[in-house]
Amino acid sequence: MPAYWLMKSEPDECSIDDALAAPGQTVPWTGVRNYQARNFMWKQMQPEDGVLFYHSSCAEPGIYGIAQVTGAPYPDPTQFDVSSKYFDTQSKPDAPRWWLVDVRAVRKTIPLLLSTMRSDPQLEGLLVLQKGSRLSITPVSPAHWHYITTTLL
DNA sequence: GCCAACGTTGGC
DNA sequence: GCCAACGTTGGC
Repeated sequence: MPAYWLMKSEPDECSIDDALAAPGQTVPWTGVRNYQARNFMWKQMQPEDGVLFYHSSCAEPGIYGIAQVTGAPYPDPTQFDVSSKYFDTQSKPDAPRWWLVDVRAVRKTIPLLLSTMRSDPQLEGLLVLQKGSRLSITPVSPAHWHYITTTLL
């Protein structure tokens, strides 16, 4: 049984277009520095899990594409890179603190804006719609996934 | 730029 | 283990 996720990315850093243009249409999901989000990638994600590609911190936040998890989790290389803004002095190579998965962009979709999702009663309970939700990776129920991908996108 | 909500840190 | 202070996220 595949699981489904919503993953936020700042389009200035990596948009759905950037992901589609990457080699293999695949990008490493670097920079997650929240334990809950890390644990989803490290402990729960499986290859071929479905991903709603969400643009955050931009003019029109919302879902802009569909992607999927590829491969097994591995340590985020940016945590050991002193020149990276994600460098973590506390993390040691023999005990990495931050893990990630690779994400392959499948296709760009019509924008499904946050404002649109908020006004759709069928999406009640979607975690990204919760007040004050800041978590950059959230699980999506199969029912919500199917409704979003087959009816809204 | 503002600020509410949340996560983390560290003193006690 | 509590909780105040602080830093960050992210929509608006």
